[in-house]
Amino acid sequence: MGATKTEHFSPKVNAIASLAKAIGHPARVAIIEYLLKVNTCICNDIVNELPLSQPTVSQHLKALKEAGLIQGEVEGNSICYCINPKAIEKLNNYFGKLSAKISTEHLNCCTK
Amino acid sequence: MGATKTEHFSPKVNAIASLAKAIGHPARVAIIEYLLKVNTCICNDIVNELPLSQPTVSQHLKALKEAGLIQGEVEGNSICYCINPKAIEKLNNYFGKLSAKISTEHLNCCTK
DNA sequence: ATTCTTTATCGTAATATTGCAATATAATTT
DNA sequence: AAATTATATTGCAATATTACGATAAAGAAT
Repeated sequence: MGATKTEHFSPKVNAIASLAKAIGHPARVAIIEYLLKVNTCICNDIVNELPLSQPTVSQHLKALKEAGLIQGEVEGNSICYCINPKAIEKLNNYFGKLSAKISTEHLNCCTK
Repeated sequence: MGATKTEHFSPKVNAIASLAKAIGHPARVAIIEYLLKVNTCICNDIVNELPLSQPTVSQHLKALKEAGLIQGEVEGNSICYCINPKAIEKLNNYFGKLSAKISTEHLNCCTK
């Protein structure tokens, strides 16, 4: 026991969970915010920006990359990381749909 | 070491991370989808719907509740759980803003 | 009152995540 | 080629999460 039973859930559900999980850490939210703010991206900037060691930041960047939320490109001796718009769009789409569903079909219980 | 350094990040960043983290598990995505689908909510339905034991489902429900994503109300001898529209709205808002920012200021690197 | 139903909690094992120091790698500069 | 710079990987300790059997709690039905 202990391991998530991903295989029992649909690919769609797993896809959303995996994106959300990647964002589910403040350091990784901060990284995304920073990439968006500077609108250009070299990892060392991020290390300086975060209250975490270089290896830890590298690890978080890896997690974001594996989830498809950011992309990295070798650029000289540093690496250019930036947001993958498609991943954010997927999340935006998903929560947009949830929101729409909720506001149209107002729930028939828990009426508080 | 091992514990997330939440205290080093802004409340806003922590709030998003905590919501995303709660959704970051397929069982919890499935729970939300189910609550939305049936548009009414008794936990036992959810247990039957998921490939997980009752205690595990209960644990996931607790996680969702603590994150503010669902609400529960005692209803006879069962509990009526349902989505908290405000939490979904927060996420929708956040990713909407990210998406908008990305599409307007197109990134000046990683141009692939 | 006893039994049934529904949900929560406890205890515990398996696994995953977080964080960092040390080290490795690889391009850049000197 | 040595030193520097930027990033990744390894190894490991601390902590958190996931899952479930057993059990508890609490209202409902008999």
